[in-house]
Amino acid sequence: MKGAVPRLVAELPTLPPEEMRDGTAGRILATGLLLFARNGYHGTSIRDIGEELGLKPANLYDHFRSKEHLLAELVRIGHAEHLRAMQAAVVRADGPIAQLQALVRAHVRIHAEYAMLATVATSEMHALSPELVAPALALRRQAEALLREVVARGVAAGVFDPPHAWVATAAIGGMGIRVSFWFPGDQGLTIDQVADLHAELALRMMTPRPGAR
Amino acid sequence: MKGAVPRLVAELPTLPPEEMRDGTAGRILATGLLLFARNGYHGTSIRDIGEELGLKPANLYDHFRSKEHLLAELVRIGHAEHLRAMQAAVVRADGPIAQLQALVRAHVRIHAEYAMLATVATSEMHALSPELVAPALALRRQAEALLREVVARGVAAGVFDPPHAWVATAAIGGMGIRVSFWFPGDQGLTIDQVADLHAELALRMMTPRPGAR
DNA sequence: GTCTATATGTTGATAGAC
DNA sequence: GTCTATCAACATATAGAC
Repeated sequence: MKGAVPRLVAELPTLPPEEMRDGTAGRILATGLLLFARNGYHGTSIRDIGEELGLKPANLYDHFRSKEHLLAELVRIGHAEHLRAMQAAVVRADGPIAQLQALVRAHVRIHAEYAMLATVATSEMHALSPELVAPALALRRQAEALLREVVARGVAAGVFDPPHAWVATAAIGGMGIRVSFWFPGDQGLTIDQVADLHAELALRMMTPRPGAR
Repeated sequence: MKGAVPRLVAELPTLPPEEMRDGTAGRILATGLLLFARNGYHGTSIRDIGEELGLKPANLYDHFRSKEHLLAELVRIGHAEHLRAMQAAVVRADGPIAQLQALVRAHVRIHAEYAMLATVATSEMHALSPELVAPALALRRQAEALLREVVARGVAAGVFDPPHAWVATAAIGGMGIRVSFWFPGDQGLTIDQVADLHAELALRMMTPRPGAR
């Protein structure tokens, strides 16, 4: 038996419109996302995916070269969408404070709006072989660099004063990643509210407490 | 192929001394931990575990009732050790500030020192059936309650002013959970340093920025 | 405690008809 | 595009000898 405690709260396999495909390929993509998010890559068989769609296992191979290629495509889409949102965020903002706010909002928004995609992209990428994971990995490094650079600029400008820039950046990334598991939760929070709250928390991390040694 | 990008940086399947077992059972426990942490529960076969130990698959069933029971034991141990550390932390500290510091330190310490155990406990618990996950789930709820109560007490006392108590608590939990994936990292940080840094970040989350609306 | 041997089901993937 | 049929490998688990 599997799935006693759900891995994530989200129930819909939302995909970015610009990455969605027509017809059966698109339905396989969405169903693979749903099942990989719930049960993991190794916990999902191509038969599971087929049954969910009323298809036979063999049909999958008319649209994707292998089960691993299906996962690779989802992982790539997730990282591409994440980087796209992060890049758009920095461009639109001026100065370290506004840029950090924008980056954290974008980071959290992606993890809330595309909770399943984000879960699969980060939690299942380790199931991929070196060749198939490479594109996503390159995108991931760029997104991380974006966040590190904004923090570094803020520190250099004397606007940010984190106790440790690298750890603070990891913490900001980590709390955002976690959102994809609990959102929407039972607090009645919208995506924008969660994004704004995390942006505020991130800014506080950059600001010394009065009276702290 | 699997494991192109490692799921976590830690390489040793450390178990709490008081939960360790003698002889073959203990070696199976440690090896199960190692492989479940690296490749996931569904990505690991009992043959993989046997081969790593120079044993035949059948031997596992002399020590554990099933593969799932082996995972359940690891998940239970992880959550038990986590709660134990959290409880010891609150007891030793006085007042919301010291208690939050102590809790976050304990939370992060567990995720750094027992990185594989923490990874398996949180990332693989969803593979367990309702009966087998129940004990760990109960422990998890207690640990979460501990953190929420300390934050609530700090807010009630006027010492903490988070933008949103529930989200801030989730964020503190999330950044700690992430530590088990990247620690020890390449920054040359000790467990104590990472723990202290996260405690400081958590306290900052509770403290309004000067001039913020 | 560990072994051999095996039962029984499921896996990812392919070939070829319609 | 979808189907049936099938393969070879692998899965978890058990029985019983040493």
